[in-house]
Amino acid sequence: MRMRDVAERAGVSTMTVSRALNSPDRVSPEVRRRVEEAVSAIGYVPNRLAGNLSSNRSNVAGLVVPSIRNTLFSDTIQGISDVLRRHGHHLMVADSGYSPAEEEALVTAFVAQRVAGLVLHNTTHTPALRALIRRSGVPVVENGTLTDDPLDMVVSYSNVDAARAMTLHLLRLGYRRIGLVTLPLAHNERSQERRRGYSAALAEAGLPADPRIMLEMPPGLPSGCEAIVRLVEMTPSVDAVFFAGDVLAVGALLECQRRVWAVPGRVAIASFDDIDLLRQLNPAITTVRLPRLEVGRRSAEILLDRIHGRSSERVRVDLGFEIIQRAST
Amino acid sequence: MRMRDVAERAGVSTMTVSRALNSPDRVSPEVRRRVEEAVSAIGYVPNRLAGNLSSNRSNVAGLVVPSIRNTLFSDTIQGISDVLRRHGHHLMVADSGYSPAEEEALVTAFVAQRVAGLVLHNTTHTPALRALIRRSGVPVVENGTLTDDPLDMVVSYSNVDAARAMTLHLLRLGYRRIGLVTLPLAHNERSQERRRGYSAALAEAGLPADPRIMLEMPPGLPSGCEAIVRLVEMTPSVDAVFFAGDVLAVGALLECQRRVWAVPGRVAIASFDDIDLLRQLNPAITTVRLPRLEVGRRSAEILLDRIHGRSSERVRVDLGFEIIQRAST
DNA sequence: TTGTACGCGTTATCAG
DNA sequence: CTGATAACGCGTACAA
Repeated sequence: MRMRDVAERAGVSTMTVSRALNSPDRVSPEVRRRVEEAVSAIGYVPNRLAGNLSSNRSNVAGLVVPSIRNTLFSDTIQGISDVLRRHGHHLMVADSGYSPAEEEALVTAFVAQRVAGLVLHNTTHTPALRALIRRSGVPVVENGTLTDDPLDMVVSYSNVDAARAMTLHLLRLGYRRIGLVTLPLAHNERSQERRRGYSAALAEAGLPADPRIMLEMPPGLPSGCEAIVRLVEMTPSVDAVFFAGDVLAVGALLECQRRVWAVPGRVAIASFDDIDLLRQLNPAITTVRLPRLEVGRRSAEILLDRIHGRSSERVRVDLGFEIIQRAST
Repeated sequence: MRMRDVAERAGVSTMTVSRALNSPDRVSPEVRRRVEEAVSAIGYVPNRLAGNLSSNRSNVAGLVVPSIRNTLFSDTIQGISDVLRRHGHHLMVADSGYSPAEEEALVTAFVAQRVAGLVLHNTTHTPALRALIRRSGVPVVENGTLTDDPLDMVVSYSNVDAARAMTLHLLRLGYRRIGLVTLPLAHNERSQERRRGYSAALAEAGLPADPRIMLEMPPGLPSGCEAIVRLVEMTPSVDAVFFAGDVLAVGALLECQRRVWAVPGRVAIASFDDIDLLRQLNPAITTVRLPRLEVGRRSAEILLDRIHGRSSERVRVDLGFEIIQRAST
């Protein structure tokens, strides 16, 4: 079923079919009707591969996230996907497993597919990746953090500011010995920046940053359980813990309930990223609300602006965050 | 940067470059070396669009899920994505919002991109979609449930059997008045089938299915809270509730804790799908473990088999399930 | 408003 | 083992 078959059935040239489909205004109503009739009669579905090759355009964007399984990225993916589809584009999704080398391989594959644009969650890249992006000229939006050295465009919030704000919030509430739990810092600039924000806040308050109460834990609920126990038992003076990633805070709270440690009486708990569950637990957990869906939407929007030549700036969008004070602190 | 540029630099024809890249064995070592040198010298990235058009093949598969945001699909997406990438393929993901009409539009778009294969989560489709699949001949794997009327191939578990097994399990434990909470039945054959399984188990036990204790609720934690309250307060004889979807059971358990209703003393709680959280709560929640990651992997594998012509059967894979008995029942 | 000729970048085919 | 030639299915540019 090629365009040619439609053309023959409608008694016109393929060029007219192409126009009837892509810019119906530029074709007479009569011809348009005949083409539409022929299309549905033979069930013609255009070949976008051929179209894209010929027009040297593409209606597909690529996305690389560190982990598809991680719930945190779902909202962003949804935001990107929604906006793209509203504009007739599609999304190819891939998973780097937090590896810059894998990211490079994936982006190379996307460039080979001649995607119209890229969204990358990570902001630390291999030199080869940076070179490839420069040579190929694909528009790129980075998402993970408001990096100082963007490849191109950035849409995010500041992990440093958010972690600093939460730490200052805890200090303002009167907590003095605040532990920090992050995901492993290697290959994860979000965790690194959150730690920087935490340290900055302590410094502003004239408090020392004590490495003994700064933990790195793998993602997952059990990590949160383990972390809170280690912190409270090894350093009993800890009066609050800031869990700057994943569902660690939930695990910690559940563990406190099991051990009948009062929250926030014995130890206060704060989290990062407002997942549904935090509001439902007892006590509800104080957290930083991040604009994840909006990050996805805006990323797609500025990507489309660039793709359609409506903009050529290297935009940098800071979508901010919000501290949500709840019963756990 | 076209293949032609590489060819000129290496002093060979484009055909030789193509072979050196796609089947290195079929060119002399010397030529292979020269081509590789030229490729990296000019930073050549092949154009798969052109390649796919010419060879009439594709290295992209399409996936349609009801909701990207819903965590439940993440494992499956990961499984598909992993296997595809190991074989040099990529995944385009789209979101139908539980709408058959939208699903039809998305599949049409995927067919327009000439994807090599499709994975669909839903198993109820519009007639137009079924016709399109038949005409285009794309291999399709359906995932959501072991449908009796598959488009092509199916990889799943039986929602009927799983719900029936859990209900029988509860009956065996001695519960006699078992409520059921599902997601809305419209456009969701999973929910419909789970209800069928529940009813079948009750019938086997000679118990009536009482519509007053069968609720449909929207997804989300708060739904679970509301459902358990409605069931227990309006029908006090209810001694167990089977939450056959989403995170409803978690919401219910948290609500019981708030109201100090003993679980399972006042009411037992069972869930569907073994999300991490269920094991961590207190009491841990009894549930059905579904092979979500494996569903994704196997789907990709049989799709690739078909794509590569290694198989032409209309495979039907039942990956089973497992009842996980915990403290909540 | 419609059609013709050509090219997009690659691979299949067949000849050498 | 290598190359010439002709597609693949559509859009661009220009002509009618």
